[in-house]
Amino acid sequence: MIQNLTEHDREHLQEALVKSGQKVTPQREAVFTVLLAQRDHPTVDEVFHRAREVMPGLSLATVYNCLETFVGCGLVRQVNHERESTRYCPNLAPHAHFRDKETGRVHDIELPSEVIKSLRSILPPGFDSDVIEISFHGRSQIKESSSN
Amino acid sequence: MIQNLTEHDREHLQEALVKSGQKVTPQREAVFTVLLAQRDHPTVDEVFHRAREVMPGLSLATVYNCLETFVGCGLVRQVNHERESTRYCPNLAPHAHFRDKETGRVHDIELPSEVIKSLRSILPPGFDSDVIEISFHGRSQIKESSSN
DNA sequence: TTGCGGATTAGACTCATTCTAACCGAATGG
DNA sequence: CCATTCGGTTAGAATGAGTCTAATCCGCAA
Repeated sequence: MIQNLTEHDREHLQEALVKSGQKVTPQREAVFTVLLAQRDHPTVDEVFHRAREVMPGLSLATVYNCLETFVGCGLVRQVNHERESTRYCPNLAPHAHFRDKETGRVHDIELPSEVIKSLRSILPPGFDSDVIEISFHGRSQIKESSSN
Repeated sequence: MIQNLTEHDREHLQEALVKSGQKVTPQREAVFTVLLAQRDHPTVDEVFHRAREVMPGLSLATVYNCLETFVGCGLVRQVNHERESTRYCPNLAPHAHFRDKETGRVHDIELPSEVIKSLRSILPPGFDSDVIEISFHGRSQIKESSSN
């Protein structure tokens, strides 16, 4: 279930927020806790329902706000697949995503730096990219949901 | 402007449609023509307005239908960036997309097969992918719109 | 204690996309 | 020939993720 943040995670949250001039609030802690508790790339709606169990008054708008804030200060990444609802991912290491056709589940795929380099090298001169998104789409036999 | 399809392109359209049990219609020809005339990854709405100039009665729903049909029979690709409206691309060669932060314009980036191979190789056993999407996000000095 | 500013909230709104139900027109077959 | 069928087209309604708005809340500083 949803336990509290570890001291370490709480500091991580606090540092990132303060560094970009924002406050730690109970709502932000709750949302961040939900993200760390189950690393299954939840949608906003899923985060909303999970966080509500622990903070019943929480509103959907606030969940949108919190997640946007976290993206803004680099705490989490957005994951988009086709036009489905946006999912959120607290894994900060560079990685690709694999979306299972059958279950809809999203898995993180480690991305070695030499692969990133070879990708960057295919850009013709005049192109300068700071974000590269890579997503695979297919089938997998892996069924575990990679909770924390 | 929008000229007619070449004999070659018309055959390409006809073959793909017939092969998947569907008909060539004036609307489909118009939409396909628009896609080939200006390869700037238009949105549905842009396709709609361009096609209307040549076929005023055309409806938006039909444009959606045509594009979906084309995707289904492998004539065009969908391009999604974040949650912006879907764009369409008649370039069938494997390629990545580069989205210019400033202009919003999308450029095709050639994708050498060894890069594809190295990407496929980072998938752990148990993962089998048929589609890989790669998109860069950044700035470019290239201003031409790569029309046909 | 008052006032300020950021955060939160409910609900209205937007807008891309999908759905629905009616209609059209070419091909089929009686 | 005419009726039927069936894929395609159409306008407009419905959906739903996400955004906006205006009111309220709350901690802190004057």
